Amino acid sequence: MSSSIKDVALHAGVSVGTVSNVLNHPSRVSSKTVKRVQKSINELGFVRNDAARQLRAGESRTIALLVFDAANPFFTALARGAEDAATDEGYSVILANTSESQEREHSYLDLFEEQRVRGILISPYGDVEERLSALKKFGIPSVLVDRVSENQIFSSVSVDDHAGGTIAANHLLNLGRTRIGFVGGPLEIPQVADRLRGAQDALQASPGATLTIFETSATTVLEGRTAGEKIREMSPAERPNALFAANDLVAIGLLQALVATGSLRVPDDIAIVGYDDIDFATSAIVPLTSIRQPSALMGETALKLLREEALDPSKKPRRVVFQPELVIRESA
Amino acid sequence: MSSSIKDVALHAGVSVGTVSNVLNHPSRVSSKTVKRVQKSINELGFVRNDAARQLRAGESRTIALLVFDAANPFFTALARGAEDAATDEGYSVILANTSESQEREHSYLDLFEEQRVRGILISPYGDVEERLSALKKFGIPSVLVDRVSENQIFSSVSVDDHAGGTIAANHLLNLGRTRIGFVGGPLEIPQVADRLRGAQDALQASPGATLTIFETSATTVLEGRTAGEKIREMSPAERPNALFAANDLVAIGLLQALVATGSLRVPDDIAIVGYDDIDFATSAIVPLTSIRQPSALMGETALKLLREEALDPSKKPRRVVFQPELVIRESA
DNA sequence: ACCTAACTTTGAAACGATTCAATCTAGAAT
DNA sequence: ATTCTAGATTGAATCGTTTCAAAGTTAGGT
Repeated sequence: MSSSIKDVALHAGVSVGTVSNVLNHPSRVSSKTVKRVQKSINELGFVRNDAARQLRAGESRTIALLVFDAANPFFTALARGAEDAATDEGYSVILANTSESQEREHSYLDLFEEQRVRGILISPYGDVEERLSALKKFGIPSVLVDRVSENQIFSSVSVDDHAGGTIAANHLLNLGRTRIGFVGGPLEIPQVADRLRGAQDALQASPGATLTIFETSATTVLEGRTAGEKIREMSPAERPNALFAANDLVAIGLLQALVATGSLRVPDDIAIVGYDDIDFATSAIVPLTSIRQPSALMGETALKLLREEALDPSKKPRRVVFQPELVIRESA
Repeated sequence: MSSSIKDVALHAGVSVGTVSNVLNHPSRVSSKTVKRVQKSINELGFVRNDAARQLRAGESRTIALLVFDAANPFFTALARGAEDAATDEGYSVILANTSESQEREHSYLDLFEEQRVRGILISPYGDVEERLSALKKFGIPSVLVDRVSENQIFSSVSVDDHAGGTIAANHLLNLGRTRIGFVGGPLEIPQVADRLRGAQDALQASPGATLTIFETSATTVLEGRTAGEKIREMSPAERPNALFAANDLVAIGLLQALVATGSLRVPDDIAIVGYDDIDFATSAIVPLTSIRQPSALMGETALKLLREEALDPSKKPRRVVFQPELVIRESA
């Protein structure tokens, strides 16, 4: 069915060692032999068995990217950046989707450990630092993306979510809004928590303003819509006149509930600020004011940090923090 | 660094064969021994080396999903369906993104071949049927998603794109539109070509109507916007009064160029129909009329077909074709 | 003609699991 | 007490590479 290096050696009339050298160190082999072996490889349709290679060589050429919501354009943009950088370095990236499930997160980490991947890029959902520490001892480095390492054990690439929250809240306050609502969740997700805290800190400075939290069970369009429906039904007096959404998906869900039904005007009745500035923000029913993160650049940077760590495991972890940026459109 | 099955055997005072049996056929081992071995496994932190396992056992537990645009929500929804089904069957899905590059498509196929994945789910970008045939001979089955096999060699899960095109065009014709534009490309992509042909066939039946093609180099938001800008500059007389976009991303780009600038009204001046009915269609600046495909179901079905094929390679390829569905919103 | 140094090539020993025929229990049946 | 049987355990062979010390080859210098 599939021919081995031995078959190639036989066919080309050389030893297996030579075939392996043609594959991995062509310079050690005379060009005449290289050519002959190449020919045999083609004629036999030989394809190197990566399992055997990895077993003996002990190192894999694939790195894993584990995110908790592959449907979020922010992550696909990030993945794209990482992939491009990986291709340049000769690595392949495989992507896995946790789907906001701790169980899946663990089982993918198990899989990657069994597969001895070269490294892991992870945007953690659950509490995995301990697990990742074990992996590191085991020889598999990881880099956190979109989240910093609590104990400074891992390199990370993130955006200053606290600053982002502050920027968003200040923008709403500057527009004269005082009853602000925060929509997103679960609040255990650090990205969400930090954005919220950033907003709360901004509110501190404005005595008259209040902040209400509308916690959702996930940061998805659907959850945003559900929250929006609840907000829509509130009495005008207690209803917020501005909303800060934990991400653009939630913001879009809010728009669907508030605007699409014609019940409220954005930004007149309620101003909305999103987060991530995904491609679709521009073309939302009301073009979305949002906080931009350099997603592709983050992916690229994460891959570079991972490579550094793979080359030298004793290297001190580095923490790269990008600054978010306010993009003003029509929703606020 | 990492302990092997031999270390475990030593630690537990049994033979390597027994440890392997504990791992793979616990029923063959007395429960007392199982317990003792498990304990050693935990104490040593043993993790099975998948490369070695795969080398000897000859079969992998991962299946690959290769799509040409992982940023397209249609594909992420499809991936989600496939993943869920895979998890149920005990497989893991790894996702790879071709990024509309034939070169990458080939290099990922090479990678999967070297890795001897259990099977491939692919939404092909370039012409890969020959390559896939070789893989099949090699023992790696594939199932085409969102595209049918030209020569019936592969199982496939697709949607009747021709019908979808016809439905879209008929809807526009029923609205009384006569100067219809088709926006999308490259036309070599079968999905695009079929949708176009479906529209053309619908036009045949309406003598007065014309169809103009605006070919793009990719089916992305950006390309849609570029096309939209061109259309915006056309004189009212020659400008189409209806557009059929190859997918929702393109349609959203069109909306950005036509509506967001305030120059034209949708659907009054130009009606727009998209394709895929992605989540964002509902919340577009003008909620998008679109052609819906059962994306998650498609992924799930594809995985099932793949499993059938993996179990019995001689099985006749099956072709599953879903019917698309018109979802009317405001853009047309 | 002989020595040396620089290339080439060889082939056996790993890598870490699974498999399976062979051996070893221990208890049941005679 | 002996035989039988089914279940438990062993350990060597194997999967397809890479690695590396050793052996073989070539050509240049004397």
